[in-house]
Order: sequence, then C-alpha cells, then structure tokens
Amino acid sequence: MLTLPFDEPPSNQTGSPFRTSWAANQLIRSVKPEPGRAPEDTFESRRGIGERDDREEEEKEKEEEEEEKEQGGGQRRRGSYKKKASQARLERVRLRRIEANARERNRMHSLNNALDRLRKVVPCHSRTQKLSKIETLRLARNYIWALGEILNTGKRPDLLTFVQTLCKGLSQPTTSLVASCLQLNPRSFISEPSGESFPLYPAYHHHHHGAEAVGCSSVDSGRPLGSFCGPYDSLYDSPSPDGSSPLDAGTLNPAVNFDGIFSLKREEPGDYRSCHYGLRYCSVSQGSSTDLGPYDVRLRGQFYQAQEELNKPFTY
DNA sequence: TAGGCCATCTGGTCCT
DNA sequence: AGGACCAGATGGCCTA
Repeated sequence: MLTLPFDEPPSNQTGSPFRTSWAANQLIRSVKPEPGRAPEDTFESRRGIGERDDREEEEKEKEEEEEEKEQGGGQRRRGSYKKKASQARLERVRLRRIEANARERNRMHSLNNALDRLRKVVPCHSRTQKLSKIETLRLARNYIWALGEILNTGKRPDLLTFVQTLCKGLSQPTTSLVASCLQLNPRSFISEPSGESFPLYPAYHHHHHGAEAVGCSSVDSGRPLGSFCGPYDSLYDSPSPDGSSPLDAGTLNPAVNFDGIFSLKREEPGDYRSCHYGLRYCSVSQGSSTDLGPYDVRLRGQFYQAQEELNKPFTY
C-alpha cells in the first residue's frame, strides 16, 4: 500500500491530532522540548490521559486523607509528610514517563529515518508516492534476495522475472508502482480479475550457461529486453522470496556489497554512479524524463563508465 | 464509510 | 535505577 508522498509532511507535524491539555502542558514544561516538535504536542490530551492521571491522583489523596482521619489528629503531621512524599514520587514517575515518551518518539523517528534511507535505495523510489513501511521492507527484502541470486548464479535475469521477483508478496498498488518504475506493464504479471496470474517462477527450461531467452516474455512497453532475457533459470531452483526464502533460513547470504559492486544510490542527490543493473530509476529529475502517470518517477538513462565497469560481470 | 497506515502513548521486559 | 526495546491500544488522516 502506498502512503503519503515524500513532499507532504507527516500529519503529526502539521495539524497534528495530538493536542495538549493543560495538565500535560504543565508537566511538559519541565521536560526538555523535543527538537523539531512542539513541546505541547502530546498524547495525553486527546486520550484524556492527563486528566485521568489527575483523577487518580485525587483519588489517592482522598484515600490518604481518610487514612489520616482514621488515625486521628496526632498523626496528622506524619500523614501530610507522607502525602508530600507521595506527591513527589508521583511527580517523578510522571516525569519519567514523559521523558520515556520523548525517547520513544525519537527512537521511532530514527527508525523512520532509516526506513526513508531504505526507500531511496530500493529499485523503485518515487518522489511523490512513498512506499509504506511494510512494503518498503518487503521490496528491500526481495531486492536483496534477487541480487543475491545474481551473485550466486552470475547470471542476469530477464526484466520480467526480475520485476516479478521484486514484487513477490507486495500489494497490488506497490506492484504496479514497481512495474511502472521499471517500465513494465503491471498487467503482465499481476493477477487478472479472473484470478489467473502470471507465474512468478515459470517452469522454464534449465540452461546452465546459456544466454538464450527461453520463455522471455515481451513487455508492453516495447522496450527491447535484449540482454535481460533468459539466464535466470537457476533462480527457479531456489525458493521464492516469500516465506520460504533461504534468507529466512539464514542459509543464503547475498553478500551484496552495497557500497561496492552494486553501489546503490547514495544519499547525495544526483549521484548516479550507483546505477546497478542498467535499470535504475530515481526520483531526481535529470534530462529526459518519462511520464509514468501519477508516480512521477523518472528514467535514469545515463550510466557512468565506472558503473559499466562494475556491471561487466553481468554483461554477456 | 471501511480499511490501511501512521504517530504516539503506555506498560512490561530485559539489560547495563 | 534508568534506558532500550517491544507490542498493544488509540485515534487521526487518507483513499477507494
């Protein structure tokens, strides 16, 4: 499933639903504000948790007052001391909770940042249509699996098979996006309404070293697949990147050096040396672009010489 | 309007 | 004791 475009700030940053209550504000003022976030932006208010805490505190105070009454006036001083100590302890607990919340937010933010970085290095990086977290992880997993297979076999799969591998287990919108990114008609392999779907691992003939395209499907884009056809056969011997992947069992180490051989897209915009596979697309507009509908993805056409060197082992 | 996705809070558990 | 990590709960936003 696709989520908000990259351009669009997350909803929690603009018009956040997490409004504050007076009680929460009073507490938060004593906590260091989170960078990039309004300190009054808390969760207590909308859930009424701050109010609930206040109520609990009142109830505790009432109980303590009743205890004092039962114990008589002589122990009133000790009771009030207990009350103060209890209040201080409560304050400490609540303060720790608020600090823990802030830490948890930061932790999740860093996790999301890592996911954003991952989004940028998976094969389909759309600037306007962001992959969801789970789809990003699935796509990355398939990508790693596919790259590992290429390394293991030394063979380059045909485009259709490669895309099918990437899309294994992805939702239909994401599959369409990936297919569009790679200029493949999603209908080539997405399940038809009739329920029939293109087999992900068709029973092609096995070629141990042949480069002939056997069963190489034509794609609607009309792009010449040429070197992408054929030698992915050995992949069909391996489990698919769904739940039964060797990656799951830890038996297959893709051993992909992302900064080396494949050198995926780096953080710096405009660095295209990382074009592995000859089919890298990116979101940065550069030169000729391809209008692919709502996804605003652009074809990365140029390859640097260094990249060609890196890809040499995969050319036939 | 239902469902998907998300951010956040929260309490529990584990570790240092 | 306190921090990291985790999973459940909650409610908002968005889209089909």
